[in-house]
Amino acid sequence: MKTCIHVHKLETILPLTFSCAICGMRQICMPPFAPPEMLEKLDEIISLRKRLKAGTVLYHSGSSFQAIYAVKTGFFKTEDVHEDGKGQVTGFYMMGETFGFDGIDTNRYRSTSTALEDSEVCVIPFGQIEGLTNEHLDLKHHFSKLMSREITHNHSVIMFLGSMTGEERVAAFILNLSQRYHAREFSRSDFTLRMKREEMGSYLGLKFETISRIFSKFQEEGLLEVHRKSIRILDMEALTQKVGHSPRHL
Amino acid sequence: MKTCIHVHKLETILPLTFSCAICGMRQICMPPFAPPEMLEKLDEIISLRKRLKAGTVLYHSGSSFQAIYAVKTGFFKTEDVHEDGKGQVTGFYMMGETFGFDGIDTNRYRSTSTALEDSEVCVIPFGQIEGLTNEHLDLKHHFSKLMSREITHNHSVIMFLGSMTGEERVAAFILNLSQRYHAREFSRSDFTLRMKREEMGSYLGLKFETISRIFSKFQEEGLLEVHRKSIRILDMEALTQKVGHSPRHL
DNA sequence: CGGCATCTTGAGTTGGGTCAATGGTCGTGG
DNA sequence: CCACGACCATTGACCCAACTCAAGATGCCG
Repeated sequence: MKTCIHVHKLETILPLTFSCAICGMRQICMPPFAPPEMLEKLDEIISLRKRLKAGTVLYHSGSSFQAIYAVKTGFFKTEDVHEDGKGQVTGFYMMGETFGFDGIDTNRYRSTSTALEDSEVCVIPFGQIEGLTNEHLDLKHHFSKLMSREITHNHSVIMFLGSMTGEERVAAFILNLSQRYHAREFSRSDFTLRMKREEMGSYLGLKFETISRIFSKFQEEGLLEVHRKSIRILDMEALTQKVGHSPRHL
Repeated sequence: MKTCIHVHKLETILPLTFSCAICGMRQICMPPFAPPEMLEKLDEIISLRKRLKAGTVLYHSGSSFQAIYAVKTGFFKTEDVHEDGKGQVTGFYMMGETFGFDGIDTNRYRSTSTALEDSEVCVIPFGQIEGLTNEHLDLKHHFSKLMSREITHNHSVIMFLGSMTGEERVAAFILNLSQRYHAREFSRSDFTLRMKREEMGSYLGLKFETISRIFSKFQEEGLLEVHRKSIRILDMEALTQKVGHSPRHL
């Protein structure tokens, strides 16, 4: 497997109501029928790798848009920055997922992207890819789909923030991570949170204390085992229930 | 002006912190340098119009994706539907704005789109447009930009829902509508809400009673004059303040 | 071993939701 | 033209989920 983008079989079908809520469907997996010569050109274009230490910024909000990035290893967050105050986390990206589309519009990134652990990304120079899409309509369409996915994903997050309680959000978030890890052939029940409570809270529209409390509650109820950043899902079924039926049923 | 898509000068520069928060930047306005022959072909492709009575559905969630739509006259909402319960409004679209991008990914619309008043849309058959973009790179890039905008717009809404109080949301929403009307050379201080309280609330992540209360409060404070669906902004400055500085400052 | 960042837990407050009653507005049909 | 009824908006009383402030606890790294 020569480049990071040939990550097949990631088109996971997520099982739940909320499946699209914060689904991890941002993969750049190529369709299986992609012609080899295109993949080869892709390989050329996407030859550059970039290593980042934990905590390092990949691109800053407002900086010139050059490339889209696909995570090869590691973990990233993107956050939009409010002028007056702090920012808000808009996404988490793990191995095989792509981000940076928000820069296309204005030629500047709107968000800031930070590595949450030592990471490596594939640099996908947007200009060159755009060129390649002229010859390969499949590829063009594929990129449209990637962007469309980002849009529907965002719609889901919006619904999510607009209508779910704290517990539902946390449950959905954990299940989503579980899905994404599982799709990458890691354990679906044991994994490590890469972000801190505060970042998770920012993403979910909750304060970090609230996240902490909800984790404790889930633990009391026997759904999870949480210790700092390590998560073990004990009762997948019950956790799923939490999401599906919302107490104030909207 | 032959087709609805030649709506120039809509690239409004929004003035505030929240400007991108729920900016109306979804216009399909063509760049001024677009070659005439391309515009002509566009005209051919986008020759179909569709009239809808208030309350009529343009496309249903799950139905086959054929086209993107640009609002010629009238007003639309899009809403994502939760399986178990009700949906959530994900966007409002007025004259000159485009929607329907969420269908590209799966070839089915994820949202349902409804006319909120008697309306007319331009039908933009996606397949044909995609074909045209093969010859006209400008156009292709333009569509990428439109989608990118939708993404950044969504990010803003996410930030919005995740971090602002009810009053801030309503203030931002009203100012946003004001902007969008103004950009279309309507009054920026007097306009009519096309959606009902409930739809507005759904979009803003608030109950309709809360919307109502906040309107009343703003009225007491002399910021607005609200009567049912008619809005008059009395103190633009103060309304702007409401948005900028959030009481719990995140 | 200490210093620092992160996480947990507690106590008190509040923004917004829920439920319920009332009031306006508009369209329809007698 | 008015009266009815459906729909939408306003307002009040009460409640609870999540926030704030604050104090410890835990683990990490030099």
